[in-house]
Amino acid sequence: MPSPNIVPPARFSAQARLRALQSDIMDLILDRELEAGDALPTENELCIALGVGRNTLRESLKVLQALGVIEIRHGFGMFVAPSNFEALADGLIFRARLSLRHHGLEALQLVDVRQALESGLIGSSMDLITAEQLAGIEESVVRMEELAAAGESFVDADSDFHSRLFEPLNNELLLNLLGVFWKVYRKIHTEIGAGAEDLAAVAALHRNVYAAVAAGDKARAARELTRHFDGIRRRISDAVTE
Amino acid sequence: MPSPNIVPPARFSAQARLRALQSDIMDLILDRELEAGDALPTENELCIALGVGRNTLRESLKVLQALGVIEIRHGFGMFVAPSNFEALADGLIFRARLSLRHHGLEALQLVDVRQALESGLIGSSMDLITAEQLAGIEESVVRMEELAAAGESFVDADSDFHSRLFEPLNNELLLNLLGVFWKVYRKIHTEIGAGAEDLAAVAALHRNVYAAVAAGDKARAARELTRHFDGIRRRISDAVTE
DNA sequence: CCGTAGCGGATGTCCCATGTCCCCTGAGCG
DNA sequence: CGCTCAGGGGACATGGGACATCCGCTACGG
Repeated sequence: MPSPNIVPPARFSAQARLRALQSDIMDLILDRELEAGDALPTENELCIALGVGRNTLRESLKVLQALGVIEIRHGFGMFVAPSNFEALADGLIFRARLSLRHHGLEALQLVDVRQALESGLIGSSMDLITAEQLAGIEESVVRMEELAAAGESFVDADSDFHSRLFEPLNNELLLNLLGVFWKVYRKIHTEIGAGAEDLAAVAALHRNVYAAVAAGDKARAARELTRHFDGIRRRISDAVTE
Repeated sequence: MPSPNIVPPARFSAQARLRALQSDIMDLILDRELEAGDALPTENELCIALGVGRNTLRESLKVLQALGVIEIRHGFGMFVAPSNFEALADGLIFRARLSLRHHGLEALQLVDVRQALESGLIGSSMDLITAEQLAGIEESVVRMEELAAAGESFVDADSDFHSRLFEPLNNELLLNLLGVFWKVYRKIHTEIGAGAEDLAAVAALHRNVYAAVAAGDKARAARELTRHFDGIRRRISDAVTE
């Protein structure tokens, strides 16, 4: 190597170096007090600033993009991204699909976690819910019932329902997490065959939840949610054991 | 180009292509029925199989590594990885640190989610807990008390405590998630200045939780956990508003 | 005044060369 | 016969360069 570069000595595992590089980039963002939406330096500037080659840098950059830390716009630049959990979803979907080949363990665990979150937080959410938000929830239920009557699947309406249920908490992290779980479940759902389910029954379960929320009965709401999840769990078990 | 390659026409956004490539790799793993620990084809083979250049492929590979889907061992090969949420932690840590510059909103949301999980699942965990596991929990408490008496911080013992609390559930996803939250909190903790906290008081809170668990009093255990989280929340708020 | 073609800059993709690391193997030794 | 360790070969890591592609901006022309 022509230049007396300082890289060679401190050689840890490659993985550690990559992580260190990612950390350096994140630290650089924090040091420069960049906010969501602000532009990062160009790739070349970062190469120089961090003392690594473009390929190496780009690998880290792509990871940060996947992690939802930065957003890369082809031909324009790189920016600090708003929250984004897409990547987590992809990882979990993979895990879940892998586990479905055996006993569906991870898929069931995911339902458990989701149940704990939803059943555990429905009470707090009900404390803060507004009439408007309540109306939005009922709208989702109505849409589900209409689609069920027409014999069509209603994944979007179902997703909306759960999002709106916890909108009052104003907790973006929670909504993101639930969104991820939802996305994973949706994928699993199509994988294990969606045909067998009873659309009308699912819609009815959701209406029960809505009724409990509207009545302000926290315990019942949590109970109805639990029943809903029991159904999901059973469907996964059936699909795996068959 | 000599070969009538099919790549050029279908040109979507770069981001979409990268995601598609990641999906292709994951599908390839699933198609070949690879299990955790199995080796993937070499980089060159994947280049050919997927029809992309090595750098492009490597960017996707690094993302999958960060997502915990694969494990890359320098000089040996690539393997399907066991569950791993390190990446998520890094992303969340970044978000949390970014938010601490403002109102610490994301950090507080994270505590809310963690509280919902722990308070919501402590009951189920207590249903399954064995005497052995209970002893392990007490051991963690004792260690915390000893360290507190010595005036030393006890992050590891604290982490152990919470892990063991939910070990009986045998839910790896949950333990991973809690581990992530813990890691983020730990980072935040050092960032907002750890000195101000009352070690003995924190240790005492943990002993209260243990006592409730040992007594089999689910409601009290959930209540004590909630008190613990209230303390964390207050500490974050104090650090931000100062 | 407005639409559009062209320009500059930034990212996307790819190849090649070389460095580095790890597992495996087999020769040598006790 | 079994163990140790040096070497080989395969695979990943890193860096640099070239070219393609895309985006936003601007200046030209109607």
